[in-house]
Amino acid sequence: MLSKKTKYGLKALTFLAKIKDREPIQIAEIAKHENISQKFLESILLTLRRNGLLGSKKGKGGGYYLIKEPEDILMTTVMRVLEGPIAMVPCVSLNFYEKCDDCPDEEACSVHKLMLQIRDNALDVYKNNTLADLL
Amino acid sequence: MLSKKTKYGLKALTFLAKIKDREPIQIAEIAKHENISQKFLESILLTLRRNGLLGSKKGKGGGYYLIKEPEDILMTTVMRVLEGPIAMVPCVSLNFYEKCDDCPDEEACSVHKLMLQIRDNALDVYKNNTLADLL
DNA sequence: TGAATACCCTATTAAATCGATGGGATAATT
DNA sequence: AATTATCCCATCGATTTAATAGGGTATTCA
Repeated sequence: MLSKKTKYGLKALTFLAKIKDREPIQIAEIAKHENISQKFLESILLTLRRNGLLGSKKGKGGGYYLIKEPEDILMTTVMRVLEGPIAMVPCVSLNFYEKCDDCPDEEACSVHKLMLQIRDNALDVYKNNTLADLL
Repeated sequence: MLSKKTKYGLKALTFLAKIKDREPIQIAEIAKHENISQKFLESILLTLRRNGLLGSKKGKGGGYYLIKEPEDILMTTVMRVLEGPIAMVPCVSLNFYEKCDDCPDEEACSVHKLMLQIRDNALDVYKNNTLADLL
């Protein structure tokens, strides 16, 4: 299942992508427009900013804004930041690889074989979609 | 993330697929060979049996065995039985469809658009793999 | 026929994760 | 200085997951 964190994060990003001149938008406005708990959205936007996807401005007239053009924001990046590993099993993960402690031979493992294909296909989709493609 | 239930279930199925003459294999033997908690595996094999993927025989010399040929067991079936919906969001699920209560327009939703592609690609993989392909 | 074997079922638990919330500190405008 | 809005910490309830325990029931074989 896709977490609400990722879902909300994607919605917020697409909302911000539609704003002209990259004018800062307040959390409250995004939350209201997308039906998201404001406090929860707050923490999501924060992690997006910490990972270089958003910029922020404090004080009056402040808010969040896109830091890059939607065409330059890959879904692989967004998904890894919000949802974590793209692979369903650590032993087929490119960025978060981890060996299974119960599995003696990775090459012979049927789960490994299947999940490798799933990862490759998911990766293809995320690589071929930028934020601009979702508008 | 792939649940251990699914992971163990897949391993058990591939183990049973290698048994000649579909001779019944005891839970304890599968658990030991695949490093799985026996009691946990017990419940997994039970659901596989209830969903027509395995047969069982009680009493001495009993155990579990494949009920169909590995070539005839699609991964779509296995995944739906063990892991549940293939889609990451209910609003793009074929077998478990559900409307998002926070999303006014499904067609305009960016999450929907992206997750639809992910589902299609995953489905393609699962459709093109039988249990025999994992051996 | 009876005892051993092995499936079948329910309930419980510990740990982890998720979604959400509250309170207050910090920074930037006016 | 006062207002405004981001920033950050800490917690909380609900749910799910993985595993365990214990006993019931059906089947087989001697």
